[in-house]
Amino acid sequence: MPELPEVETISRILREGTSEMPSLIGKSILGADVLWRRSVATHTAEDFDIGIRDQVIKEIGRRGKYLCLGLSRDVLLLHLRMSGDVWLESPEKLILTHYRVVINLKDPMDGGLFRFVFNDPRKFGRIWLTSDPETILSGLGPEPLSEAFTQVGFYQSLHKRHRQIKPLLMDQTFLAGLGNIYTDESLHQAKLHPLTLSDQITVGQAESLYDSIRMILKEGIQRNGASIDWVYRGGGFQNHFRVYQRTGEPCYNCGTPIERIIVGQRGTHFCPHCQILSDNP
DNA sequence: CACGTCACCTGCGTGC
DNA sequence: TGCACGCAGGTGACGT
Repeated sequence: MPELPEVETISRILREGTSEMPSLIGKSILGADVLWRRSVATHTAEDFDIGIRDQVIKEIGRRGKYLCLGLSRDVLLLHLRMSGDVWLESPEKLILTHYRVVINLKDPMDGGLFRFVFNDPRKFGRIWLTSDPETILSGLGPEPLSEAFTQVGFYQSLHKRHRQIKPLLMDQTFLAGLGNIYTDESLHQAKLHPLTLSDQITVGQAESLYDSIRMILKEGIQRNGASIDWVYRGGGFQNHFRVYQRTGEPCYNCGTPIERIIVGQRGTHFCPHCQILSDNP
């Protein structure tokens, strides 16, 4: 479940806790069980357990789609890819089939024990334990909700490239955090066809796209992200999709049936009436 | 540099 | 019921 709003929601929940579970902040790490070795990108299972042991979780944040846990000495980075999820639970619970990494925690105040679970059916997710997170994060493009991401800068970046807009928006080195859902939703709101070439986008269209991206991401965060199928997290944005997974259903603007095409190997949803491709070959 | 293709993985829904 | 197939919120390594 991993686009920017979902990772932001998970980050917030782990940082602030819920009525069910406390915050991760301040917990000390007793050790780690790596149940699927390839889930840990930087260490062998044994070295990961040794390296992470006795560190304390100091802070929790997000960069792009990466979840970032600041520890005493290192930073733990997690990328959930397609099916990853993380949560805190009681160590009394059963270990389930899709648990890939389990980190055992202790509250130094009251001695309470917890389990931090990395669950990932498809095994695409990765965890990095590193003293220098920039080696992994430095290639990422700007944060779409940051001050550093500006309308003017966005327009200029679009015109430095000659690419179809949808794959470009999903390129994490161009902009960090958009995936298939939020890209389709943003392009629909901006009334831009997913195949529009980036250097043919006008100033007005770029402004509209910039505003749409930020509005859609904020709406996703405000609804605690989207939960689809068996990858459920309690978000609600899936009930407010305007194009994503609405193939054949009427566009809310004009009633035209939403179409689905493949762009860059990904299912792509758009309104053929609202999102016209102006042809300039 | 842009783009296509495959690889990594499992599970779910559909249709025969 | 079984089984093949298409589909899935992502990315990285290739080849052209």
